[in-house]
Amino acid sequence: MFTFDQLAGFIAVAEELHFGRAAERLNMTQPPLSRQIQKLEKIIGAELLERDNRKVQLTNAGKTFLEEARRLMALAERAPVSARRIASGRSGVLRIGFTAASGFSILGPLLEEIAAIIPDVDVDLQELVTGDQISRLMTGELDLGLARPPFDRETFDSHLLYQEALVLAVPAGHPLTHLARDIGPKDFKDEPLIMHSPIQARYFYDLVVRTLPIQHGNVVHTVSQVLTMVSLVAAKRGVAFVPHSATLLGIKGVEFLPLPEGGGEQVELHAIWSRRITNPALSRLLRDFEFAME
Amino acid sequence: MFTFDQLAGFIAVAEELHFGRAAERLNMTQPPLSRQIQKLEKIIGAELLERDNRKVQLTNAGKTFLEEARRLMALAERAPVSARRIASGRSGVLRIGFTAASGFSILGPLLEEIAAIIPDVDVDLQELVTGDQISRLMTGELDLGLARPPFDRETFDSHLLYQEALVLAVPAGHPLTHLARDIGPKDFKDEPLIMHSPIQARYFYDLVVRTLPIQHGNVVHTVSQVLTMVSLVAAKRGVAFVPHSATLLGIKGVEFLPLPEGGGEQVELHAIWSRRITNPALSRLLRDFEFAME
DNA sequence: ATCAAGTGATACCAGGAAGGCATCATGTTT
DNA sequence: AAACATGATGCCTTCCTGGTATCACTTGAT
Repeated sequence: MFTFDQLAGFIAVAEELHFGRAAERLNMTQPPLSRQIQKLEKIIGAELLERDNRKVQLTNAGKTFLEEARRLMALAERAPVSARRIASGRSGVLRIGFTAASGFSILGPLLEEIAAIIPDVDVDLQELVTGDQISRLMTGELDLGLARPPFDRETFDSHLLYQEALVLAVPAGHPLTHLARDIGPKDFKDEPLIMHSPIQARYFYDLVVRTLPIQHGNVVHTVSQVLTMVSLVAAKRGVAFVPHSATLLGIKGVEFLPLPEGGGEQVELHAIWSRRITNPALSRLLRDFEFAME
Repeated sequence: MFTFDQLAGFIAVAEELHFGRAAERLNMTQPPLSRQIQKLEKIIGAELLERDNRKVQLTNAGKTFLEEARRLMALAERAPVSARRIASGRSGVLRIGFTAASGFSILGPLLEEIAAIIPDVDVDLQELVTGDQISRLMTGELDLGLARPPFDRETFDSHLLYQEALVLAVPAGHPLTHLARDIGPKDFKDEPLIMHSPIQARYFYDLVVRTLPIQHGNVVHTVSQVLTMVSLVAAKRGVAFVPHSATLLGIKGVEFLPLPEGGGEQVELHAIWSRRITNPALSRLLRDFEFAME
């Protein structure tokens, strides 16, 4: 196999059509350059240059090999820089998981901010429930998750992104919408309830159960997606507790009622990541992100 | 600048993930290989491999550099042959990229036709996905691609070679094969589905999603090669939408069912080439080929 | 807990390749 | 014919690369 030096030598001679000047350009003397080219020609198995003791010319084979040689040199020069960029986190791929509910409010601004910090990094988005995010963060399939508690603080570092109150989603025109005062637990104790799945949406389920007296007999549907819940409310299947950002969904036929202050434990959304970071893009993001958060 | 030996060393280690075995493969001993890689990393300016005294792993930078290294080696191996061929009196080389799926049907006849038009030109074939073909067409590493939309019509001229319908591949003896009538969307709405990768096989993915109502929950595998899909179907992992030419593969244990006419948007295969042509063999081919196509 | 095995890194040495200098061979110019 | 220009060749020195032996560290078994 030939060497990059031989290629560079050949390119220089092919461009100068003069061994002496080419050697000068390469910061070497003419004799070794001559031998370099001879060796290259022997390796290729074809005459690349026609020397005439007076002038140097490219053969046809030399012309096509010159293109290949230039291409090789260009590729060889580019190859390390992309590797360097990735190693330093300025480029690469960042895989982010997010829950459906986080998409409405925080995801857009967050992505903008990420793009500002690491513009050359491709962001790969996957919608996943918290549990799936956690398992994928552990296997390294995901770099960053936008998820809800609980998660293991030993394994994961985190940053609270957002907290919001729960509101009650009711079908438009529902009697409760005409109430002059704030609604209280008694007001919906007989309402059919669309509830979070205790398995898929454990966090919401626990939060709601902890906060409010739920009559389990009232539960008419158990779902895991906020969007599904709101759609079911719009279809007058019942009422549902959803995070405040669900009001941004713009689903027709639904109204949102604030809950009494006491019943308002906040829904939290955290950015979480494994403490043993391997993706340099994430390291870089975190380093610069902490400031932006203040 | 690094050397080709270093690249070959790195590729071997990256593939074996073991210095000893890699050294054996390269017909050398392990110590110089270690130093070779160290030196390469120093030149690149980034850690490519993570050594753990027990196992070797690629870093992210290493993964991308591996691709570049393979590309460089492939280019370096091909470069001399075209020069040799020209020196030995042939008039040139035409480099054609093709997707795996296009190989079954169109490639053979096309090559015959090319041989008839430019018999003194050697054809160099490479199997590449559409995206890689496009980037190589732009760098000049490829002269002609057999690829699928989308591609930039400004940069590339093209000619529609072939279009074919999608069919549904199912395991032999599958209940759907006993259906008397044509199958419809409802028939496979509960079937586990082997889907195209939205990244690697974007064209197929978009086409299928656009054409048929896909239940994303049914997707059990995401792959990029038609052959892989058919193999998975044969292994009874699910059903898959594949182009009609896949029936020519001859994989046992798979049957192909036609889809209803309405659901049959056609899969297209184009010959594409850069508008700024430098290869004279390609110019000659295109000039005479247009007539042959009528 | 200790010992053997496996794996990558390091030390040191020998052979060879590459570059520099001097010179040659050959064709051109004056 | 003599001086010049230019690529090739001979010879020497240096540096690089690969080989052998060995180390350092981890893991798994007794």
